Amino acid sequence: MTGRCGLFAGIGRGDLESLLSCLGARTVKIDKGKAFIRTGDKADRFGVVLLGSLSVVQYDAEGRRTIVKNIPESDLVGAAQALAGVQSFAFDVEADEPTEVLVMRTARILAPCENACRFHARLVRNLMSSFAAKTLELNRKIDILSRRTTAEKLLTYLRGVAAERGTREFDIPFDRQQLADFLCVERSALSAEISRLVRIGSFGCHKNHFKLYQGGR
Amino acid sequence: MTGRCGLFAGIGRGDLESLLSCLGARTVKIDKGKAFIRTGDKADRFGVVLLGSLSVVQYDAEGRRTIVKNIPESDLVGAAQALAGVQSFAFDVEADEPTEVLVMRTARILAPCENACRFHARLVRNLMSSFAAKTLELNRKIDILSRRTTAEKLLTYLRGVAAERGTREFDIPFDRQQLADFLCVERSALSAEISRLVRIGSFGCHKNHFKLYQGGR
DNA sequence: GCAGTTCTGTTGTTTTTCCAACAAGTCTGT
DNA sequence: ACAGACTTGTTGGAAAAACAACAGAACTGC
Repeated sequence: MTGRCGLFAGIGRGDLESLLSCLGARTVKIDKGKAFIRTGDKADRFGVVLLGSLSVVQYDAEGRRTIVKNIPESDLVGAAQALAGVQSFAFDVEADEPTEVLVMRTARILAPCENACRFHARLVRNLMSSFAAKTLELNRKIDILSRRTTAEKLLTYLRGVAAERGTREFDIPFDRQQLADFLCVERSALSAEISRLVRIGSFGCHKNHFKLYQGGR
Repeated sequence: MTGRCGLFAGIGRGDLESLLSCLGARTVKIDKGKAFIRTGDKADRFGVVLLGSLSVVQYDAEGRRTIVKNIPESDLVGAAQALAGVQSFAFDVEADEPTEVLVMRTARILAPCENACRFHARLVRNLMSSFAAKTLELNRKIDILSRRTTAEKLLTYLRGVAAERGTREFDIPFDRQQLADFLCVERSALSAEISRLVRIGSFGCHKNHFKLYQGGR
């Protein structure tokens, strides 16, 4: 159940149970549309999505709802806030579908474990790795978003994918609208830029298959 | 020396020495302009800036140098890459001035400590907190950069500062050029937008002192 | 007080993006 | 094969940002 969640990597099935009881972890079920976290809730706990998915949403002064991001299965919820020592949450988290979340109190994570539970330390290391990976991912996104033009954002993204995959030719996991959303630009403007860049020979593109040319300019 | 560095919070002076020897940490001195990390270096270690400061730089195909970011005293260098399991660094890090860095191998951090060094666990917790805080900071920046217009970027930033300080009136730590760089927009366009927003009554502004008005629109 | 420098706001022009609308292409279920 | 839904590229006009150039204000060292 807590299967491919990196958080518990290196911790055996049997040990997991004692760890969870040591942490006082509880599983909560959230009906579709219901809130798991509300703005102002004390940030003294966080969760792992065991089943289903959540959305981080914000309501502005006029009550309009904006989806900040989605949290898929096996991702963490509120962990950055809780573990960075933020007082209270500044957003709501609602279930997209019937969802189960494993909830842990940060105090139990951070307190030196009296039982000398040896998997406790491993959990913290896993959390650290997870945040380190997140930091890299966010840095890459900032690198993209800090470019001034759509073309530069796109090229920065494509070069990053090429570097990651170690090849100049690859598929991307987005359709046009998703790519536009990811790059924070207009879909139609993105399409136009792709056409232009193909025309001037920056890269070849068929659907979501790209082939960067020499230098990638 | 390793004074107000959050990494060693909660670890006493005496314990620190044994911890550092347990970790095999070494202090290295880097002359101004010299590299601490080069592209392609194995990412099996990271550092803490004890004295001085560094710049993360990237060289493009034509050898042009771009400063990606600065790393001030007591910040971490290369930690996200090293602890997220990245193979090799994809950037150079050079000293802005004569600089001292405390270098640690990640293997020593991640390996269960044979000496049962009890401060080892604390160090990992500190690293985790540090990454969690970084995650929040980067998320906030992405929130700003994902806005389409200069005005929205600015207002998002200002509202964030107001929320953080708990007051609608505050100073910001940037001059105009620095603020423009932070928001990734043109300085003159930013100045123009500030004038316009003051004119329509979104906020008052004198130099780097801002006062958000009702609703902050 | 003054010269030189830096910071900031303003303006006009060029470039880019946004937005809306539409047409061609693709996919899906029947 | 067909209708309908969705995706993608294209285009034209409106809005915004980038860019360059400049002028006044603030600050600096002398």
